[in-house]
Amino acid sequence: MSDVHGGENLLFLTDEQLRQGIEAMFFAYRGFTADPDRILEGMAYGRAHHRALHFIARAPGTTVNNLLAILGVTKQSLNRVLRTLVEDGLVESRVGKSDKRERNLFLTEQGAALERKLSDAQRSRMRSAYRAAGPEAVAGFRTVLEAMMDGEMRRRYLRLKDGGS
Amino acid sequence: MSDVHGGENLLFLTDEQLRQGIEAMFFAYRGFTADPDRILEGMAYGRAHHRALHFIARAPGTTVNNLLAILGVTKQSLNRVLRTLVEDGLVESRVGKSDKRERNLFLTEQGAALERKLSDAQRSRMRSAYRAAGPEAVAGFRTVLEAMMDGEMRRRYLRLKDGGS
DNA sequence: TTGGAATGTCAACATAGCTGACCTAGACTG
DNA sequence: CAGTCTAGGTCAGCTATGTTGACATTCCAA
Repeated sequence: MSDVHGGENLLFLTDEQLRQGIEAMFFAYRGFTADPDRILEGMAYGRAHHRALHFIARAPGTTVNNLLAILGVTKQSLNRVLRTLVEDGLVESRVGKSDKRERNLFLTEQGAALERKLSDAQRSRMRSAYRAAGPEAVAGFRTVLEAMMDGEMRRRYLRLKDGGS
Repeated sequence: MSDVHGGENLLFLTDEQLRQGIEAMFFAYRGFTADPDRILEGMAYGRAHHRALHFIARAPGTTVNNLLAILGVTKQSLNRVLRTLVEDGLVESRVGKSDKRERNLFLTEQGAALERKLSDAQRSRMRSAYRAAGPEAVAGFRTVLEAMMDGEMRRRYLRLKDGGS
């Protein structure tokens, strides 16, 4: 092992370091969701609605099945969320063109407006954190997060990332 | 602004980059909790029990109030979790020595065993991610996470980190 | 053309948050 | 010492979001 890369003391892999990473992840995720949660509270919506809006905004026309796989919940659970969003006029569900079993999902103007509001709040915190940490830290942050995903989720993430820029 | 630090193009702060960060956080958190969740499922315990065990292991003798503040839930919610853990003999609740209103919480041998099992699973994934990403990425990861926490949570996190190493 | 597979919906239930009200025991203070 | 505050526990009931099971519709292939 070289002294520079392979041979570093690996101090960052001690159990204590790993546990600090775990706790950092826990506390940071709370911050990460805090702002949208605050906006949603009292609106009869929750985090699940936010997630649905986010990914429909990200991939307009996506199907229920697709969304299911991304969110990792059962279709029954997603369906309840989707139903309220459709009833409230935030999401439009169109019968699939080629396959009529499918439903293609779109945000209405109103849905897009709420999504933007939530997204702005979350991005704003992200931006502060990124700015405070600097570009190199951000690159490291992304690298570690990608390595932490399950294989299937990583594939979905990368597909979204590359397909959506 | 200098060309080196203040004057970089700030590409990492574009909305698209920020949104990728948001999605990375979402997918990574799923991986982060997946292994303990798998162990817990079918045990009549959930993520809430895991969190309680973790922080009791981290700070043995902690009080209910303390745990409440760290976990950010109501006492009613925590109490339900704590009660089952005490009933099942995983956690011991001793009347406070100096202030008898307080309860000091400790893991029993059995509780410590389960905590270790959950913790090992979570650390193992963390270790793989850290190893794959390398020490510099890990440092950046931690920096961004700390910047993402709410002020109060960051204080708690740092207190745990510095007091507990 | 018919039977299986895929897509989505409805109903019922479990878990884990939450608020609000109220209790005991112990600590503190005028 | 009386009154008040604090730590913790409990009961009742609500909400959000997950689960499984049963079912309808649609598509496709034998």
